[in-house]
Amino acid sequence: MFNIPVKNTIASSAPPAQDLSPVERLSKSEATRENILNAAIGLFRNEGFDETTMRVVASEAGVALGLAYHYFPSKEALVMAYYERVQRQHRLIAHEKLKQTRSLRDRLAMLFHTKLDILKDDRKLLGALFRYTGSPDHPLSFLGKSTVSLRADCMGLFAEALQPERLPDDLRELLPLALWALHMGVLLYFLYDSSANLKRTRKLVDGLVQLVVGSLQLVKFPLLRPVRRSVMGLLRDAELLQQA
Amino acid sequence: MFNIPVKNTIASSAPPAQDLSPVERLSKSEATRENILNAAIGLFRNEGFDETTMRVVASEAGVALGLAYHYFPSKEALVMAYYERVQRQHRLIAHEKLKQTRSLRDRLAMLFHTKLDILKDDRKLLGALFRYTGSPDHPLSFLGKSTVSLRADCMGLFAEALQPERLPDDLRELLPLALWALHMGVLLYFLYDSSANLKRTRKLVDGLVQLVVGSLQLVKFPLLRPVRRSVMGLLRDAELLQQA
DNA sequence: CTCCGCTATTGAACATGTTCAATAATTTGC
DNA sequence: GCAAATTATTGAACATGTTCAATAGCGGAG
Repeated sequence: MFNIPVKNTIASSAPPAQDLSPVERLSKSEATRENILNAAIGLFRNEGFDETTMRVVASEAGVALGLAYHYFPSKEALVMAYYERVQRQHRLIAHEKLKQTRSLRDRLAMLFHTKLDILKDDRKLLGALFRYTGSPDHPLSFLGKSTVSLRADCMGLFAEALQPERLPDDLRELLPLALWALHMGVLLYFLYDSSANLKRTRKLVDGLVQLVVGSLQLVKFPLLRPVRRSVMGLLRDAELLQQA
Repeated sequence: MFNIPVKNTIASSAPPAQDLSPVERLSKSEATRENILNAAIGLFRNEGFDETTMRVVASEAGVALGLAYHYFPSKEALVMAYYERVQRQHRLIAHEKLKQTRSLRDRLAMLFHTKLDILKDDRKLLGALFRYTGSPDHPLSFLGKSTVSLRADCMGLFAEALQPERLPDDLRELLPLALWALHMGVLLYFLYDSSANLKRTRKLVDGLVQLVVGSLQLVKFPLLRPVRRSVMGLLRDAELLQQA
């Protein structure tokens, strides 16, 4: 008869949650969700993904185990939520900086480097994202159907960086995808890079960007149009690009 | 006092294991190992990797759960053992066929297609191999230290296919790595290919091989030597190629 | 032959991701 | 306001990968 849960007296007195708009009414639930996510990210970052148990995540967030699963369908879903944050943050930063950057080379380098800035201490988190690469139907496969919007987001940034350039249509369609793929490769390289301060990855990025911009001059050359056509055809047949 | 295990009377009478060479003395243990591996592969193939429990693998192999872990450090290790078989099989087949194939294009296409032939029904197995892509230190990461030999094996086949070609040294060093990477990409594509009989993957392979052989003519062009040099430098700095 | 040490083998115990039925809290319709 | 519906929250139960101490079998040294 004593275990009757007391309606939180002190805690709830701060924001009385009286008459809030529907949007803000969601925010209590949202807050719990954020709470759990933050606890998870911190633990993953410090202890590693596999080393962190869901029980510890829940207890760190001050909630019951089951509640974590109410908000996130799986442990990996926490990492995906983290990555969605990363992507949002990247878009905000990059979108701003794109306006201030003159040359294509600088814009591309900026896109890569800012992403690395965001991720630099979170190798342990990022690694878990690759876990479902080989499972096409898993909702967390970063190549699968359910993650189109994340890819589109990233490709959108590259498209934006290419916007001011004079480019044939086919390249304008192809390049965002190619750059997204390159960017995934860089992230993978980053995961395996043990040099201090990501020195190697940074250098690789600069080299790659240089190479891309340089090759672009070549590839734009009208004489190579037929080659581009056959590449585009190949990718369309493979459904890696939309049908024309 | 009644549970004394009886020394197998019937079973052991078949091969009396009398005087076998040390090599063949291993074979009893080897047989158990193969037994477990075969059971696992069959179950993975039919039921899927996640759907198959280690308990079922053990019982299908007629051994105790613990014994599976005596021979294989983890569930995924079973998949890696499977892939080692695949690689060995591929080498045997491909090595033979390489002798009979005249053009580079046919040799490359053969390498890709025979690999697909071996793997065609084993998507569910292959998918699990990608699970540790993002974990550099995991022994089963197919990009990690412990799997060099598997990669070297595959690259060796590509090197063999390139052997008869007239090629500048830098390309001879670069191409096996590049083709290995391409081949990993094709495997990934294959995992996501839902077309009947891998039609799409097959077509992609043919297109890619065509493209590779075509570009090779261009890239060999002495005028492009400096471009190649800068690419090689980039890859060496990134330690994706051995230091010169 | 007998003891010793090594390998093979067992199965119970453990850790942890996940599920789920039950309870509390809150919102909504009247 | 109150009842009903909806949502948030709990924690015990479950499933399964993994570990480990104990046992059995076997091959060789003496």
